[in-house]
Amino acid sequence: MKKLSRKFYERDTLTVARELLGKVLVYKQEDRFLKGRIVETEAYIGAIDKAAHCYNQRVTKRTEVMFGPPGHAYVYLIYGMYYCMNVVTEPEGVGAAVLIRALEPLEGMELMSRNRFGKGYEELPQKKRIQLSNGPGKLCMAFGITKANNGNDLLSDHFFICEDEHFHDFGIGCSKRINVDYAEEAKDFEWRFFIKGNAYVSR
DNA sequence: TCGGAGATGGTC
DNA sequence: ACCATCTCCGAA
Repeated sequence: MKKLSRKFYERDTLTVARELLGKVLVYKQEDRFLKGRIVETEAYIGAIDKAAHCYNQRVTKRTEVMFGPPGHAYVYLIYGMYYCMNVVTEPEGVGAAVLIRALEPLEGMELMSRNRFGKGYEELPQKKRIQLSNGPGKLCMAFGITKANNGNDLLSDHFFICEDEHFHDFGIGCSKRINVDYAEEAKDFEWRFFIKGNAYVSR
């Protein structure tokens, strides 16, 4: 399980969004590992994308991380209640990121279950197990990712994304992004990517 | 199984 | 006023 390099994130955002599929998000807290396979992503590219928080070179307190060096986490509060986690892409100075929309839980499901539902994984019916991390707000809740993680370097030793060299034989689907109807022409960009047939893809 | 409404607070 | 979401509840 090799950690993704800075160069991986520094590339074109659509390429990174596609290539993040199948990779594994790792978050070590205390002595426990939380791991989940990335099965759904969305690209946000400030230069041409009215759905992006950083559209039109809008550098604010919130969006400055998107313009920073690649391979860092951009975490923001949505609807006053939930967090969404992005990975910053492209060279420093370019505003862009990839939203992590869904994970397939691989390790640490007991803690994820506690974080999400306040009870043990063994107690969860199959339906709830699927719902641990099959959405951008859900996966942050499961992993305990909050605004405190905004700006975190994903090349650190406790929060990173790595390859899974034995997992490569899968199909990739794409579609319009979710809940960006306000974004005029950008709402029709097919910048959502997912692993075909994976049970943990949202909706 | 589906759709609508409410929760809730930072941003601009 | 808006929002890159989720859960609950009632109707079918």
